[in-house]
Amino acid sequence: MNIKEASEKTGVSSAAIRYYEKESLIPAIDRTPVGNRDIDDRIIRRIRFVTQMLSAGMSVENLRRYIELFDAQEDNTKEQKALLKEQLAVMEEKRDDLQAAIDHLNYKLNHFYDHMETTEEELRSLEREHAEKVAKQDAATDDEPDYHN
Amino acid sequence: MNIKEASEKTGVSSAAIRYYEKESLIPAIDRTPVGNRDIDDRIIRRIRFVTQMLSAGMSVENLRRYIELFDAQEDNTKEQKALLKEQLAVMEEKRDDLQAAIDHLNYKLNHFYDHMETTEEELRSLEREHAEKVAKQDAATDDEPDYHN
DNA sequence: CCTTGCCTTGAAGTCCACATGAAGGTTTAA
DNA sequence: TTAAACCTTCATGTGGACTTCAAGGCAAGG
Repeated sequence: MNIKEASEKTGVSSAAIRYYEKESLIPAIDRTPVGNRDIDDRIIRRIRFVTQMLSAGMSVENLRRYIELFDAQEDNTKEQKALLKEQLAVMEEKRDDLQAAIDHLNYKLNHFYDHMETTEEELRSLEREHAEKVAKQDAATDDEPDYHN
Repeated sequence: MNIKEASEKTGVSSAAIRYYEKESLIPAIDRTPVGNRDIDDRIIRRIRFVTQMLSAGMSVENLRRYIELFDAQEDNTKEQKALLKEQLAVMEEKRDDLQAAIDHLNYKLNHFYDHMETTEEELRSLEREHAEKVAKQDAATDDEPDYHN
């Protein structure tokens, strides 16, 4: 498939795909005899993975470091795991911040004060609702003991 | 409190606080007789709200639109709710993308393949794990019937 | 043969959320 | 009184993730 079809399939612009290849976020793409990119499903999956990570807040530089480790021949298992765990922590924090903002907006939507300022009462209420949610989630994940190793 | 103290309290740089005021993301700040900003807790809360929304992926422009509506005297309740819901949808999608990426990384960490490509088996496994999680979450939130109105 | 429509590379431009620098004012402390 | 350590405004610079531009190649249709 040519780059335009790949672009349509992934929702990523042709220029962005070339940029990802240049930045080594995806592997070097095979070429047709005249030099055009010939993109297969393996590349499509990598493009999707890249957009997922980028939209999740990972920088191009960090994503490249991460990918380099995985593509390396040497057995970097320890380093890889460390990097993975580091990135995981960053992303989980980001997700939690996001969830807090979502809770905040949901609170606004449900209680709907006259103006948007966060009052002390509101903060306390948010904390209570958050604590309840966390308690529930913890209970729900207690039977997945080694998921976060 | 002066801008440096406010900066230390919020973790937001002085330059960024001035930028937020200029962009009307926070209200006009009171000045001391010599013209220095005198920041109170109401401003601190607004700064925290702004950083939360920005880090959640809302643009300065959208955040300003949102805040303008809330600061307006007129009763914009409908528009406000619509805007809130719109933003909420964006953030929830972002959170879900983030969660998918986290699941992906957790999978790597637990099963640890030689390289990072997502194979068909891996995708199926991820989907199974995700389906289980969703089922659990749904069960856990079923007793909060009107939270998402 | 020439237009249409795809592609290539490399360089330069854009947008956003600030960061940094210049030039100056005020207060405290030696 | 002069230096340090804050502050102000206004203007310009920066980094990241692309986008757009310029200049050209290849293949098919009329």
